[in-house]
Amino acid sequence: MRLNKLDERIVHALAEDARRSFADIGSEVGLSAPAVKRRVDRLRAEGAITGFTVRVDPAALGWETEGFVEIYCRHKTSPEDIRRGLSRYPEVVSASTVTGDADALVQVFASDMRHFERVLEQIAGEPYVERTKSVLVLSPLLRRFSSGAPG
Amino acid sequence: MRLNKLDERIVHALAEDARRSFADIGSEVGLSAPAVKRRVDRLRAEGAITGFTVRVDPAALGWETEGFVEIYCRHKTSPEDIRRGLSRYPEVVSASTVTGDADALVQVFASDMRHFERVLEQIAGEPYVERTKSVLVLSPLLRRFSSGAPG
DNA sequence: CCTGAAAGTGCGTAGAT
DNA sequence: ATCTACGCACTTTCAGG
Repeated sequence: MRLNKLDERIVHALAEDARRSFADIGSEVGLSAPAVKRRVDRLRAEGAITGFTVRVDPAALGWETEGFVEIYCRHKTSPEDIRRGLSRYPEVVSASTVTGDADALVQVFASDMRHFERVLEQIAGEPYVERTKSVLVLSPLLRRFSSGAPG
Repeated sequence: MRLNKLDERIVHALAEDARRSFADIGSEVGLSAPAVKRRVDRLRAEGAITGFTVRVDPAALGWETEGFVEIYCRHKTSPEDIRRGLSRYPEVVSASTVTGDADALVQVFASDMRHFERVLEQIAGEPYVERTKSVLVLSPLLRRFSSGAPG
């Protein structure tokens, strides 16, 4: 699954504005509208593009408090166990297993500090969780990226 | 900047698939197509919706290596200084100032370990950076969210 | 290139303040 | 009485074949 320069430029254009017309993107990268469409279709079929979504201001949706939680797990906890456990929290927007002392790094959005604390306590109370360590986001500096699947 | 239930449902529908037609969304939430469009326009004008973007599989774009870098800054470094400095790296996809020992937490995507190491060294060499501490992502468990502005 | 569908716009109306 | 949001009808633009 390789992407050439043209594909990258198309993806880049869509990343900035997924509502731009194929013709518009085509005029930028030097292709006709149908040519762009065919490439986008191919990228979707290959899984390089997994969907289209909206960029949202968390505060406008009432998610005023953001933080990262490191999770230290008990022995014999599989990544799948962690994923299943965390997926039940709508406040968890991303999670990955990581190198280093902690087992997983989890990004959490909450409506306020009280809400964040409650989520943190719930996560810390999960059977597979030994302990947690968290930092709060003071101010977001950059957000550029969107990846993965909904759910 | 208030969002009612209807707005939330529209945003949720767009978050799952930003390419759905207004008529389609309208039939789900009980509005006509123009009514949905006007709400989306209003949400964009208010800044609740900051744009439309594409969901991408990092690996398909050649970003096989992901990591989080904690940055410890020299005194008298403003968040804006950090933002400006980091925005020059295409590999940096998100960055926030945080509580705790570190000053900022930065998410980095690189093509491979060599690339990641090079970026890490470059960031560590920035004048405002005292030292860094990084963890590598082993496997992504969840990705749900998209926010913020292109940059 | 051609057709159908969707976006976008003007207007009249109804309900809320 | 005014403001806001709706639906309908219409034109323009785009998607998809």
